[in-house]
Amino acid sequence: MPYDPSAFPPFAVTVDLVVLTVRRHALCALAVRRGEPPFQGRWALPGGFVRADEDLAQAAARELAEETGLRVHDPAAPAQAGGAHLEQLATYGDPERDPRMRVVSVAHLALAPDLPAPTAGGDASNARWAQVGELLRPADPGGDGEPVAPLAFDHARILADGVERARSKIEYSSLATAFCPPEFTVGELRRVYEAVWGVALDPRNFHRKVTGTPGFLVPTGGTTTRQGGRPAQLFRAGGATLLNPPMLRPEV
Amino acid sequence: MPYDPSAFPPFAVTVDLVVLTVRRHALCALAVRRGEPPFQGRWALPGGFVRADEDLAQAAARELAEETGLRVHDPAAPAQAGGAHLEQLATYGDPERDPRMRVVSVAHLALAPDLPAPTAGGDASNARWAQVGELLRPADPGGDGEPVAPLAFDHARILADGVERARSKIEYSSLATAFCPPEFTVGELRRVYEAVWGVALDPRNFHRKVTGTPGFLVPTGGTTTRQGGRPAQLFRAGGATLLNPPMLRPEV
DNA sequence: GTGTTTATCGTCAGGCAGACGACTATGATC
DNA sequence: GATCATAGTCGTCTGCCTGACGATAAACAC
Repeated sequence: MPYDPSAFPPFAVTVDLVVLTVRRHALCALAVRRGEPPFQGRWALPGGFVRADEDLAQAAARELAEETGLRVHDPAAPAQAGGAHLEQLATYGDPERDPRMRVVSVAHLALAPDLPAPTAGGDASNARWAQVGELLRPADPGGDGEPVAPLAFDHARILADGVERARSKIEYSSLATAFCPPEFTVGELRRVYEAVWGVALDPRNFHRKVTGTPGFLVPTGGTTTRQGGRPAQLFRAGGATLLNPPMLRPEV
Repeated sequence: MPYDPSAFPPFAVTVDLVVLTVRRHALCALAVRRGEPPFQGRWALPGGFVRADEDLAQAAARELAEETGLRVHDPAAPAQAGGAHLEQLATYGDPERDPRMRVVSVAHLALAPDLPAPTAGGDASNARWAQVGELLRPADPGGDGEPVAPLAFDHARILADGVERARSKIEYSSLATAFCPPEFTVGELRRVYEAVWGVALDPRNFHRKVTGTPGFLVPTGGTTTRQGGRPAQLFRAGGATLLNPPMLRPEV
């Protein structure tokens, strides 16, 4: 072949993060405002260059900690609640995706519980949680405040891919518990599913499903009334990572 | 942050291919023999550098065509039989994965029908189909011929990830038809599932499932006896890409 | 106490999968 | 040509799971 491998073109490699959480019954993603061109002033996904001695997962975990202060869970127990779940999402390498140079971005997906301090460790005015629906809205002519969309670069595409991954993955895994605090009720877990899928679920059938799946939930013995109404049992995430049979996402 | 982005470290970016097919009732992957160090003489996955003006998917499709002569299907109809399905798998960027330099490899997964010429376009002695079980065998002390394992670099890990992706994806998609010729019988499709999953399936229940799923299979009107026994109806892959409800992989 | 909210248990019908019997249509063998 | 082996196709039955939904329980607000 006439192509000379020793003259391989140099690339910059970055990690970009789709950090999802559920806030006030809505699926939200972390967005940061760009301080420099290109796309100066526009919102984007957090991310940064991979360092010379870093693995890709390490780089993603470092960026996540810098932006949110979150630690990443042991990958062997990804469903454990109370910390963040982090996994590789996909890699984006269109030659035109960054006008400055050839950048290949390895996107990662992080799922986090609702954080007390939305932007710990960063400048609050330059990082915020925004509803996924807003971030992906094509245009916002009648917006009241400053529009957060469209995102810079190809980040709308990356975010959409991350959201779709999260939506499908909570079907057949216990990953939804990554959106919950260490102890949570069945109702709180149901509201996570409802927010991520954007549908209403039957509380009785949901309760039967999650409590009937062995290893999904472990009762802690405590109860809480923080959601109002009758006291609800508290649970921790069990060891099971795969849901079999899966939780079915309602049609339409 | 003390890290200077303008001094980002340069990376080489490659695509590696997990090309799977079903040959003689066994799941096989394409392996090539390395002609240069490191790992000279060892078997590896096909792959190569991404060129300066190429998208990642383009680079993967080019490498696939160079190694197998296969064209890639329209991504909008990935299940159409008779050509190859190609999708991004994952990206591997451990700093130590290539001793020469920092290489990030964007692995892709290709599914192909059984090819008449296993290594069209390449040197036959340096490219072959090998059973996945052999390629992933930890060691082969009593091997009769030249051992094909272990693979060079981290390619065993990449191959294992690709195989797992294929195994899970045929559960809920019509991707298994990508292993089949343009026209195929229900029995041939069942043997694909059996080879990929390594299990035996009940022919009657399988037949009921695949013919009862709308849009999965379209009868062509013809029949064949190439498998012996009673003539079987021939089908093409239908437009449906997602199987709902999914094909269940037997436990154990 | 009454109403509201949320949690939890139960019932019932329909759909689907696993197990498996029965029949059909070919080629191979005697 | 009869018999056998092979593979394909159609049915039946049972058990499990889900969706729809009624009913009860236990807290808080007034």
